[in-house]
Amino acid sequence: MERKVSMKDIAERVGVSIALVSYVLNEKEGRVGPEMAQQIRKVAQELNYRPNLIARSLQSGRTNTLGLIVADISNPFFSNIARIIEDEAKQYGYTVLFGSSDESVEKSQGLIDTFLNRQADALILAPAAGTEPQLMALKKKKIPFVLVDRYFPSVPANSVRIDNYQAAYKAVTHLLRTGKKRIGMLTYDGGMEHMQERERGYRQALEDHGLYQAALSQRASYLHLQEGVATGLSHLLQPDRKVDAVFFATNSLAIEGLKQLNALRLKVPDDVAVISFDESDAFDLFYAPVSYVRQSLRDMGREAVRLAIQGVEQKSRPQVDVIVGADLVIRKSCGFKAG
Amino acid sequence: MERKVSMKDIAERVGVSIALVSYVLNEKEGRVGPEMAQQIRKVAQELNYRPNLIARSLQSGRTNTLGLIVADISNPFFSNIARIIEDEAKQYGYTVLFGSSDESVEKSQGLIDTFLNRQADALILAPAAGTEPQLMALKKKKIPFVLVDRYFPSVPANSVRIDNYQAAYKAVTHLLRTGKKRIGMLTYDGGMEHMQERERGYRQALEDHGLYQAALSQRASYLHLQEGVATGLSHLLQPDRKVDAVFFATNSLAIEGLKQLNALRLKVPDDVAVISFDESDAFDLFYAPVSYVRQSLRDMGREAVRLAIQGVEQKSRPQVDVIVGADLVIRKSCGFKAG
DNA sequence: CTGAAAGCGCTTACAG
DNA sequence: CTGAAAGCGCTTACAG
Repeated sequence: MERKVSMKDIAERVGVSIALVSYVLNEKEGRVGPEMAQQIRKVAQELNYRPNLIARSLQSGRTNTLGLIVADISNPFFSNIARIIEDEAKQYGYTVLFGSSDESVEKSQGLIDTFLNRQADALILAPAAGTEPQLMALKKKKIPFVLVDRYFPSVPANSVRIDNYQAAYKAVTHLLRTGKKRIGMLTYDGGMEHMQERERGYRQALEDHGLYQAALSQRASYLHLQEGVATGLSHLLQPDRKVDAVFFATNSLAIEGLKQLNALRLKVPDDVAVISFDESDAFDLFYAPVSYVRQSLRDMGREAVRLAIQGVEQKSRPQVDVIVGADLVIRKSCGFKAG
Repeated sequence: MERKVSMKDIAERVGVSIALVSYVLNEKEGRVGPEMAQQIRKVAQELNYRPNLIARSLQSGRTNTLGLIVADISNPFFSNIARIIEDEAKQYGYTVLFGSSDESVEKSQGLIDTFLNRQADALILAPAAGTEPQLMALKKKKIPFVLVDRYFPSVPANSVRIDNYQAAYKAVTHLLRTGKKRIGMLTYDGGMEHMQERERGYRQALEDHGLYQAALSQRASYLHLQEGVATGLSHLLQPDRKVDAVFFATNSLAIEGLKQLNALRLKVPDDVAVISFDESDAFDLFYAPVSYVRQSLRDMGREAVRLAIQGVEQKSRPQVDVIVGADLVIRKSCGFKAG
């Protein structure tokens, strides 16, 4: 009961070659009579044989493993995607290795190296800012990979994401329709394209109403979220530019922002209306349930897995950008419609 | 650039045996002169050699992989632990495979099989109810594993958890001190030991004040959370037994419960005081920030990894139960102290 | 001190 | 139709 049972054990017990055992257990028909096949299966069962997938992988060059790299698996946005990716990968017989980059270029490289050394068949990543060269290297090595949520215009690659510009435009337009005039935005610095697109949507919506002011767009850094939000909010709440609404570019920014608004005893939506990206239990439970842009995480996860596995199974497929749906969930945090 | 570069490529280029390349790259000294070692390392670098860890694993019987099985990776409690486990595992040179059991015995078995076929060196699991036989099978196969959060008194096994009885006792005692007399509890059915311990602590605290009533302890099922909470709460809020406080056994129960209390327009803490287990952003943002039992997830994750890897590296170590810390975080949802 | 050979557990192309 | 052999990419015990 100590050593694991291998095909060799079955072969010896039955008195055939290891190769034959392999054929039978992998159901390559025609190699052996049905009674012998029966016998081999029976002994495999008796010995409680479990295939060693590592050995198979060494042979086949495939591990049926996907490497998933996100900013932080403990962030609900990513853990929700991870869950969907897990389920979808299982459908295809794949297992998922995961890692958190903390938006660090070095950690991202470390995770990529680890996953490649472990022969992951493909990678799914929400890449950190500045990791373009890492993605180019993957392309050069012909490792299939898919970007989720984020992407780089300079790196042609499969990606699955929403139309961030449109989603932001719609969110801000909704605020305008409720009568807000001085709408601030809080986003992440770092220059990631999806953040820029959200800013662009925000800006365009305001410009279309002649209400855009650059000073109302503030950025916080991922590593110093609390301070960044504090600085940004205090800027937006200065008497001379006091905003009547804030558009948060992610759920983390919104949650931190709402905590600080609470601390400042500002009421949502009367003192400040709020709209955000992404979902959160905290949004639902907030005294003024928070309106948000809901990205279809299910579609995002599913498409990412599908593209990743297609990349594994059919080399050199054309590059695809899948744009999944996003809709506005409007609740009390925006106030009521003016018209 | 197509095929991956192997030790063979380096060996050919340098004109030595593959074995020698292996020795040098693994820094087994004394096998070769320093100039030859230098040369091999240089060529490895030039060819951008990456070791194939699959091959090494087949040889060594070790994959440096941990399998993590939780109820649902998208539940913040588990994704927070997963993040800590990820970081800690990385310290030891291990990578983590994860899977969600959805509290299903079948899915749990499927994940265990998958991870063992992939030769995970050890498993860390928050086991679902009814998986005792699966754990016994792991023991029989001498696969190192560690239970986190949950455990079975009938299955001797390494575990890392808090003292659920004590934590619940303290939480309920706090409610009593604030003057609550009719304290209900909402927990999961399924009979998991950690849930029972929380109920036991709740019961003992009330009995110590002569206030225990079995009818005030309600259970919901994991699969029908919303209905279960609705039924439980409506029971607790019947006019004849109307509770003045509810103790929720997990954050999921509490979040669902608070949503329903909101829908019923009941005010926390004036109509009903609330205390829960586990953390949540939603607790922080709730208009009456929710008091909770904070389990030390950091210690839990760290100890789990430590025990798992010790199990891999030193077979047949004694069984250990690590009890990590838990403390009460008291905020407005309990109301103010009476005395 | 060094090199060649065996072997980890499988799969499959290739002789008979 | 079947069996034996080679090989996936490494590591290491074993001869020289």
